[in-house]
Amino acid sequence: MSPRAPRSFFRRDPVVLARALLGQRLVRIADDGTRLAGIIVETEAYLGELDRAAHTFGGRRTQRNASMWRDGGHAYVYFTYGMHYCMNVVAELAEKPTAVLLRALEPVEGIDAMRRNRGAAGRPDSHLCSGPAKLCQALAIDRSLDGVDMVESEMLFIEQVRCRNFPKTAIMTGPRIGIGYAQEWIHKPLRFWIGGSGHVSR
DNA sequence: ATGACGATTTACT
DNA sequence: GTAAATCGTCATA
Repeated sequence: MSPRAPRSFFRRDPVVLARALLGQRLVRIADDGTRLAGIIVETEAYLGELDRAAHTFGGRRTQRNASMWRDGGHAYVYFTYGMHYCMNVVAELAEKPTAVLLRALEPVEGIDAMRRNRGAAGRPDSHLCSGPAKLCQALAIDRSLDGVDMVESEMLFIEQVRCRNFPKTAIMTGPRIGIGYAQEWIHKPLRFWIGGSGHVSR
């Protein structure tokens, strides 16, 4: 049983956290007790008030994005496109609204339940969590988990994998997806993934 | 009160 | 590659 990531793991620069989260295990205990888990293989960093792509750009603070303003280690789950949820891991300290979007997982526990949650009978594992909304659907993550403190929660947390089985050189970078409105921030290399994973998005 | 818009996914041409 | 699905959220009034 791996140790849970402590507060200090999350209270870091979002770019550092985005890279550190690769290879770690996201765990969701479903309402019926089923353990759903996957290794994080793709992330994006959102840099807060200066970042045009971030929900907190310009210091925007609303009911929707309130969780981004909380202490590192909280979950920020939002609803978009009228039908999808996406999940972020909040970085740094309270009142510093930066976060890391989880874009893809390699499923490792509760795969049958994930396939059921996704309505993806007969489809390969690589289709279950290969996108930010797909992984939320697979792990039954919705707005009821917005604002959860992952350092304390029994429903949603990160287990630290001590020996990540990929070299640092395997971390690839590229522009973030779906932020065409973000002007000069569009091309910044703030997306990170494990090269050759087979479980990344697209 | 209203209108425009998504940090997406899926199916179809 | 293009388009539809679908509605909470937020800025404007």
